[in-house]
This record gives sequence, structure tokens and C-alpha cells, in this order.
Amino acid sequence: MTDTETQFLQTYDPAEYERPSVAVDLVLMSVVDGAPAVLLIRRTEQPAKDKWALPGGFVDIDESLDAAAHRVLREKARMDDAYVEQLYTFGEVDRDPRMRIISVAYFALLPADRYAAALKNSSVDLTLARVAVAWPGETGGPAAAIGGDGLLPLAFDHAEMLGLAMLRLRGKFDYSPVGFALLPQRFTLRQLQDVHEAILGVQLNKPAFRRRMLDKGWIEATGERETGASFRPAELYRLKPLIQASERT
Amino acid sequence: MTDTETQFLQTYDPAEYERPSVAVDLVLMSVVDGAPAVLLIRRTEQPAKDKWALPGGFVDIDESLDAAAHRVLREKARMDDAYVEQLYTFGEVDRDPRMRIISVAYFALLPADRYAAALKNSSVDLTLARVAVAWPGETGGPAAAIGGDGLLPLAFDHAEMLGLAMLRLRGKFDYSPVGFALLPQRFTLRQLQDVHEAILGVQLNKPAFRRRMLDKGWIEATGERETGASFRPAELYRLKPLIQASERT
DNA sequence: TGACTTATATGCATTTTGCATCTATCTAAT
DNA sequence: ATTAGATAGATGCAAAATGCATATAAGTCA
Repeated sequence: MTDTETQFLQTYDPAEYERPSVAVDLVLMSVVDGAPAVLLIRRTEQPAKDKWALPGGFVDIDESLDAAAHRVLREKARMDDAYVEQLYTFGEVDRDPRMRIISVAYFALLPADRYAAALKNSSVDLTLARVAVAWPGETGGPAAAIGGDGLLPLAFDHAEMLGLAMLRLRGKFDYSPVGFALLPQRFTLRQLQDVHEAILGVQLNKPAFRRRMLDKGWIEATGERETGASFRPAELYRLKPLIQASERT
Repeated sequence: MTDTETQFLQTYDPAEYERPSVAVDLVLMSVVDGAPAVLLIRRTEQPAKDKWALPGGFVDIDESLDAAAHRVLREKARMDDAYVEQLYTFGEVDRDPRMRIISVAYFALLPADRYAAALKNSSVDLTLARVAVAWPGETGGPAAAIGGDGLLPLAFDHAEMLGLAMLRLRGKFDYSPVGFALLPQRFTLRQLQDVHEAILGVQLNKPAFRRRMLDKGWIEATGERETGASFRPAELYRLKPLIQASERT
């Protein structure tokens, strides 16, 4: 920092504006039984008591947004090492009845089996709810969460966040390798197709899908095969370790 | 609001967390002479004095993020009615030396001729700088601004914002009608192609481009023709007034 | 051994894309 | 009036991508 910048800081009044609170909310998604799923927490306090909410928390004053998202992932969802990406920032004045809270929504992706531990050991009421979107293709709009007992009412503007996460995911799925975050390290082409069909909400043609995926050059065969199936086992693939910028198409 | 929610609010302490300031910054873009351009303001105060910055401002406590973006567009850039879309939220702790400022970046698009009035009548040092990206295709990274005197140094993390705006624009250009915001209401197919080439940074094939644009069904011929050209005048097209959800492909 | 089930491969028609080239229509110069 | 020059707009065709039916391969299980 230059001398003049230091001098400036001594005369600057940081209390000039009344400030909003800033929070992060996590749309922590997976694919379970061929359907998109999201992690929700039952609220035990007002406001929106007994409604279901995305895991979230306030951003500390000395913590970056990304760091806050990872902290919430760790503390509220009891997970780490997910694929995490910033989604959108929600800033309507009345979105929270308590006070002005601006929320930076992130979405995170993990394979379904990684949720098991968190769901079991949690002291709070966690659930992995099925996600239903009422709109086709790339239209957009809010999304609904379906639990064992039917529709789960969502707190605040979290239905919008969920819908936007689905939309973003659908948009990125075909041209970006983001979908592999929903699969284990070794996966079959059928599993990959199931994940795509779940997120996109359409049936895909098998030979065409297989051709496209292999042509993209993102994955490679391991030579190993699936076990436990009562029919011909599929080959296991893995994501290629590095995608060099120079190889991009 | 329910009674229990009201009761809750009376006992809630909103001063629990130290809060960051929240600002919006606008990446206000256009295409000038076949190249992407961005509106910049020369900073006259510390910090980053004499560097060039995106127009921005703090978000009022009773103002939504979108409203703040439109206010900045009006007050700082002296414009209204632009296409405005939220881009990304920048929240590194040290991104501003004064204090913790979280900035919600927006990008806005306007045809080049709409900048003329703002540039002339402004009391502050505004410029419409050419944007240069050092990365090909969809790689991403910061972008540079080039003025009449060469490279313009950008304040804070505004080079990242500019780069991200270019990346988002490139990604959306082909599947969304966002590009029409950079053109006047009536435009020729050649103008449309020029805008696409400027943003994407590649040369496009004329018949293929024309076919794709007409097939998308976004535009319609007006029957009118260009005037002033010293050669065969091109037909003027316009964006179709409404895109019904049911017509979406 | 053969029925069953799913993986993987192949062949082919259809659609999309890239590209060269041809024709149309304007202005301006002669 | 005619022609050169320039760009708009159309057309034809090869190459590539896609959708889809079908054939073959490789396991389990009765």
C-alpha cells in the first residue's frame, strides 16, 4: 500500500452506511435413485419454524465468501471436499423477516453415498429430499422438495435458490465436467447416463450418449469391471487426472 | 407473519455479527468498432487513486441488489433501461484496503450509440475502453482495458470482474438472445454477426450464422432496408416482441 | 446348457454445420 | 446509360454430429 493510501485510511469513516448482514446458503445436491436430491435442515427456531431450509450461516468479518461456504459445509452438513461453486446472490429487502440479510447461494455436489454419515450422526433434523421442477428444459423457476411424507415446505426464498441451482446445473452439465462430482471415482457409463438423465429430466439415447462422452476425452477406461451384478458387468471409467488448457476444444 | 414470528423478533439481537459493507459494481459493456468495450471511471480519491474502476456504489439498507445496480446505472453512468444481469459476488477479505467490502458484480449491455450522451455530459472522467482478453474460448481469467493511451490500470479486483463478464457473455451468447441488447431495435444480420464475432473473439461463417439465427426464431424481417450504404442495403430485422414459454425448443 | 439381462458395437438415415460459390441490388464513376 | 465495385442474400454439397434400430458379447442363474 502506498503512503497516500495509508493516509487516506486514517480519515475514512467506515460507519457511513448502515450495513446488511451477509450469509451463505448451500444447495447441497446429489442424485439418489435416479432423481436429483438436496440436503435440507428442519428449522427449530423462528422465523420459518418447522419449515425446511438449506444449510447456511453468516459470513464472518474476516472470512471470504468461499471460506464461509466451506465452513458451513463442514459445520452444518458435516462434510468436506465437495465440489462447490457460487450460484447467485439473493438480496431482496424482505427476504428474511428478522432483518436485512443478503445471502450468497452456493451449490455443492457430492455422490449419494457421501451423505450417509452426515445423515446418521447429525444431531439436527437433516433430510435428503427429492427435488422436483415444474418447468421443462431451460425455462427456470422455483423448485419443490419432496420427502417421505410428501412436499416439504421451504423456508425464505430457498425454493428459488433450489430452482436456480437446478437450472445452472442443467446448463453446465453438457459442456462442463461438473457432473462427475456426483459419481464415485470409478463409475460405469450407465451410472454417468443415469446422473445426466436425473439432472436434465429427460431420457437420453444410449449409443449417442456413450459416443459423446468418450469423444469429449474427459474419461478413460480403467480395465476394471463392475462387481455384484447378475449380468454382464460394465467397464469402470475414471475422470482423466488433468485437463490441460491447451487440450481444450 | 405469524404471532410466534413477531414474538421471536422482539428477542432477536441483530448486532450479533460484525457486518461487512455491501456494494454493487457494474460491468457496463458494448461493442464499438468490432471490439468489446467497457465503461470505466477514473478514480480521483484514494484508494487506487488515478486507476480506472467500474461504476459502483454501496447498497442501501432498504434497497434490493437489483435496485442498487439500477441506481448506480442511473447515477454513475447516467443511463437507464439497459439489459442488466447479476454476474458474481466478490468477497475476498482484502479486496478493498479500506474495509471489508463485498461486491455484487452486475453486467449491463447497451448499444454503442447510447453511451454518447453519458460520455459527453459527465462531470467525472468517464471512458469507454476496449476490452482485451488473453485467453481463448471458454478458458477464463482476468481481462485488460485499453484506452487511447494504451493499457488502463484497473482498480481493486475489477480486472477479474471484467474477465468474468466476458466469459459469461461468451457462454450465453449462443443459446440466449442476450446479444440483441447490444444492437439498436432494428439491425442487419451483418451487425448481429459483427457483435457475435466481437464478443466471441472468432470469425464466423456468414451463411451458417445467418441460417442459425433465422432458425432460432428470435428475429423477424421488418421489410425495411438499411439506408446510407454505398452498396446493396441489407434488410432490417427486429427481435420478435414475445417469446412464449410454449414455443421454446 | 440355455434363458435372461445388460454391456458394447455397428450400420444407417437424418440433421446440422462449414464452406465455396453464385446471384441480386445498391452507389458511384465514366 | 453503362459498367465497375461492393456487399447482401441464396444455393449446393461434403463432412460431421445425432438419433435410433439392431446385432453381438459377457456375465448370472435355473
